[in-house]
Amino acid sequence: MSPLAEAFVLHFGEMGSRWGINRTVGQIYALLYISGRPLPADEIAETLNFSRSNVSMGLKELQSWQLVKLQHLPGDRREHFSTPDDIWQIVRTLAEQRRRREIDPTLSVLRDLIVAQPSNEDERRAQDKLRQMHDLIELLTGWADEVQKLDTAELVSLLKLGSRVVGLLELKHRLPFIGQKRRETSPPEDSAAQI
Amino acid sequence: MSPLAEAFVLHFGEMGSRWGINRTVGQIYALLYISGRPLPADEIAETLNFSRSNVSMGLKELQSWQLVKLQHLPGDRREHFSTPDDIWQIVRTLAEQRRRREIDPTLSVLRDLIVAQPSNEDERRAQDKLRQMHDLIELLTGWADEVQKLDTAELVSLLKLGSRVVGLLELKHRLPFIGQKRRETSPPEDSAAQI
DNA sequence: CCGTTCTTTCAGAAATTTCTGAAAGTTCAG
DNA sequence: CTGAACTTTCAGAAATTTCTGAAAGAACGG
Repeated sequence: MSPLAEAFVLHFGEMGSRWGINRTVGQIYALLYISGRPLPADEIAETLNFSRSNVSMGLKELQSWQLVKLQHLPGDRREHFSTPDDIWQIVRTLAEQRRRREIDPTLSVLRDLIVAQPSNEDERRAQDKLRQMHDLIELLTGWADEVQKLDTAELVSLLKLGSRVVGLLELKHRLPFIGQKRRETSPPEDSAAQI
Repeated sequence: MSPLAEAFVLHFGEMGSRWGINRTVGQIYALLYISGRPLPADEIAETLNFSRSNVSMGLKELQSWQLVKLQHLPGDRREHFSTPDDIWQIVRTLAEQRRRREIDPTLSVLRDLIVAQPSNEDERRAQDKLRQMHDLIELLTGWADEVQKLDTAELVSLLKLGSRVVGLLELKHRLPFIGQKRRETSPPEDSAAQI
């Protein structure tokens, strides 16, 4: 492994462990990403100096997150693993999986606690705080859902626009039709150009 | 502690550990949040059944993240800790801190690796993948920076709008002035209403 | 200045997580 | 079928993280 790849793999492993992913799994993923070609488990084990069984565990974990693809290369019986070529796809998968595993269960817990009958003033106030958290998470995930639907080019434009989109927001209040779903028809170019 | 608060604290502790925060620290934070009043360390220790020293460690950690505020209550020598009342403030702090501790160092590593002279075709290709990751992270954090500047009301509008903002985006290409910073003057109401 | 109350530090214990080798399981070419 | 090549499982070893009690340190009222 080139020093470049090695530095990346090591850093990624450290970062993984700060985000609740174990170092080994992080390194395996980083290696697959940087290699850019499908690798068999034994090659991963050799490169990273992990036991073959450790790599097997790590790949199993990554598969359960749907972060790696398993494939067979012609003339080789071994299973090969790779990451998507498109890094945006990786981000989408990560977001989707974290949501399914952590956000949704949390929302469910919060909802259960919020609907319970409060038995005193203190509980009523506590429920109010839970409701605030629930609403915030729901707002964020609702937004994330919407954004997931966009194709990459649209998403990038949106991100580049950043907070300047707020300027558009003011406009929206005077242009009610824009706020509706995603309209099928555009207003005639010329009339728009009048503004 | 009410069963409601307890359920929340326990869940939050579990979630914390999936996000690289230790369970104890997660529980302490959850307790402070749900209590909604400043608590002294010994009361936290008693409520959560942790040793006093463990709580001290946890609070130190939370302080280093700037997630809790230390304050003194009149007539009590003990230090009391609390979370911000505004949950959006909590989100902002979290985003800011994670960025400072994890994102920025990662960008720095990626940049270092990208500028190095590739010694062969494989390294050149690897650098390209690193550049893709770098650009993606930079785009996302740049967006986050912009969004951090918004006040909560603006941010909420933006989130509620979700992907429908893309409709506005198309419009933007025909309304170049909107894309500039944040304009000082609005176009006349009437002409906008024509569309 | 005490002495009391409160807080922090830290070495080692306890708990948890990660990792490994050995063995069992699976697949497939011949 | 058979056996070689490959993969998974899992019990326990190793490493890491978390947690505690004891002791030291700091703050403060009197």
